[in-house]
Amino acid sequence: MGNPKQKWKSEEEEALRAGIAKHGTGKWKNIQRDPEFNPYLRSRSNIDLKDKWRNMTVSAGSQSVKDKSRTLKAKSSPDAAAVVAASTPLSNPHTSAVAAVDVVIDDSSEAAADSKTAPKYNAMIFEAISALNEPNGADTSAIISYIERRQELPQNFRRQLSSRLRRLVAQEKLEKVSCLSLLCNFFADDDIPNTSAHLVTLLNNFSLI
Amino acid sequence: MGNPKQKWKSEEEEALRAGIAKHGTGKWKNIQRDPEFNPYLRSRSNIDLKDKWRNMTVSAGSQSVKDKSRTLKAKSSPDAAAVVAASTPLSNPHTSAVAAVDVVIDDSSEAAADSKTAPKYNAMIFEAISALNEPNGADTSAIISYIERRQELPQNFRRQLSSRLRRLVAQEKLEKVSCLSLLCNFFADDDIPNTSAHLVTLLNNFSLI
DNA sequence: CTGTAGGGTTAGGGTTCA
DNA sequence: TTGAACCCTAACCCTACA
Repeated sequence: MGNPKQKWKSEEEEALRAGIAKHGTGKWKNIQRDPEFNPYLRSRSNIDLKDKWRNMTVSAGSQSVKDKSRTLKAKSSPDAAAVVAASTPLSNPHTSAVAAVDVVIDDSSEAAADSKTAPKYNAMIFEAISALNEPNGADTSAIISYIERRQELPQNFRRQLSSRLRRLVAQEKLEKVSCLSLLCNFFADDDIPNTSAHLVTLLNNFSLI
Repeated sequence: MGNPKQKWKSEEEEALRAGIAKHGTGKWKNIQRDPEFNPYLRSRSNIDLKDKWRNMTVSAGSQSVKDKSRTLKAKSSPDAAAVVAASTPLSNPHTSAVAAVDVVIDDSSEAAADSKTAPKYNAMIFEAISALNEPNGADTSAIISYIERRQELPQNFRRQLSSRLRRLVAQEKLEKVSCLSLLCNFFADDDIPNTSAHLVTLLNNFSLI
């Protein structure tokens, strides 16, 4: 019970727009201090101005690609998670009692056709995962760099991606590969007796690193 | 100005550390010019070096910061912070890369104002897990009832908690006790060779169904 | 002018709340 | 779930001063 959250009034938005027209974006403190706008923005901090502008521009238009200013960029992070193709499992059917948890063993990768109707990004995600064809699934970074190689992405794509992935998992169009599924690749079902139930119940524990 | 912000890469940080070891702190221009480090720091100015070092040394210590950059809005949230050595519940050979991360826990000793301030849920979570001190980590219910014992919680806290935990795991501030960690309890560490690292990195993978 | 120290500000990711 | 409002802090800027 701390923050009442102060909705922006239209005069405030107008003052912000005018301030940006005068000082330019990125001059939040100046705008806030400017006597011309301060009366309207008295209760907003420079940071509030910046955040509000971000919201205003994000919700307006979305598909713009602009990254010409910086040549440095620096991709980096090929990631140690190169994922060796080890662990070629003897494709394990499934464990029984654990079905309650969202753990399902996966092996076949087949993107097939479809998804013409779905949003563009989802199709790209499926294509990436399918093309990467990792035995244990692709991680977020791998998906991003695959897609990036073929086309420009909005700068906040990583954020979008993770929520998109979550949604797809919820819709059961994708599955999340967990440790348990991998474990089942190393042992036959019988090798993990009732401990499997035990393991499952412990899947949601957390500890300090 | 229009620059998208260049995050420091670990090689750069390493070069900076090495440069300081050789030239001492405060010799930023010398470090930047040194042929030994220049290849890594070519895109950084001496001032960037200084600023980065300030960040690196500051974040290793305390965390309470008075926000002077905001023009108004005294939100009052003091709180001292104390760094507590994080203990590893189970000896996992492959957490080395993240072992440097410190767990910061709020020291609620002698808080006169206290309570009614903004909820610091993350700190509470760390405190709970640390206090419960379960060998295999604490589960969600245990965390909740621990915290509940010490203070009021919003009704939807259980929902919040699970997403919070997920977030902390993603940030590598907590670890999820998975099959892998338990596996290590059944077998000697050596029985699970480099696959353990492999498995850990796969926790967030996605694959087609 | 060349550099550094240190306070101030912004950009961008993360979090809370309705 | 989603979007708007708000928080955190690394990265960057500005000014004073040697």
